Amino acid sequence: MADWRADLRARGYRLTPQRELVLQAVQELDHASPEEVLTKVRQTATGVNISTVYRTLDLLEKLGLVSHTHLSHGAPAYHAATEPDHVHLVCRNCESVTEIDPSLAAGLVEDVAAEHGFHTDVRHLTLFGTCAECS
Amino acid sequence: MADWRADLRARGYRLTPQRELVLQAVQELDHASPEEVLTKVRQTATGVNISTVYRTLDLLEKLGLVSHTHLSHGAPAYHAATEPDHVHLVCRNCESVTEIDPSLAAGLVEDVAAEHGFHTDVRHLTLFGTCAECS
DNA sequence: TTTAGTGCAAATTTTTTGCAAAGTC
DNA sequence: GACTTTGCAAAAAATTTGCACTAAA
Repeated sequence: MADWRADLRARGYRLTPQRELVLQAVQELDHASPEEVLTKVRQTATGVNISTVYRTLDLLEKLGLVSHTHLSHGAPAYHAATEPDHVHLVCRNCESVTEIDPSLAAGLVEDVAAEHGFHTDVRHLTLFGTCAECS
Repeated sequence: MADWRADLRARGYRLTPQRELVLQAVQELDHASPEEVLTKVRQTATGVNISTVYRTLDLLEKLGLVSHTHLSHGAPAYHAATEPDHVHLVCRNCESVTEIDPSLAAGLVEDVAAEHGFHTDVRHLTLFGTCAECS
């Protein structure tokens, strides 16, 4: 949570109600598409525009306050950086999404760093497959 | 490669030139978006339509002949099931895509299976992060 | 001949952009 | 007051759909 507002200003951006609203919505929703964020925001405030949501999500991501993954076909899913990191398991059969501890991926992340010099962002890691119920 | 044509018919589908062309294009292109598949197909045949490409890719995926991942923001990337399995490393900075050996992920895949009963499709596994050059 | 598949054009859905007005610092 | 940011409406992508026509079996 630190002081993102100060960081925002320090980088020459301005603190607007829209930005606070969008960030708050992402934090409350967990795995929300831009459209869902808009809906959430509009429960509190009126007149916020979809293009502002897109622009704000981009900005918040640049600031490291939110990140996104592709969980389903199509719409990206945003989540707040304040949540504990986790890896996603997406079942392609029943569409369920499970969050698991990222430590399971530690070995892979290390190997990839060692062998390919690649730095993995674990928050974007999603495994597609079949869940226990659908096997 | 087996005999997908026979399998196709056995399931009540028909073998059309478009289907052969789309499959061939995916096999030759490696990581192609529907739009790119269309372009490739049109180098050989004329008049194939984009909606046919979409419908065919869906069908081929259902048959297990191709699969898709989201490598970049936006368009899905299709590849043929005949290629060797591999995991993707996508650099969010320079947009480069590297293919690595899936054995690196074996540990993770096993752990996830053991602890969560989840069967991972390694072909859809993509790691986002920063590549060696961009670190 | 029967039924699936294709082309085409229009409709959707999702995201981006230009620009004047409004808001932040 | 200077310079960002927003809202709005229109543009651009990316997909999907309805339907008459064509073609595979």
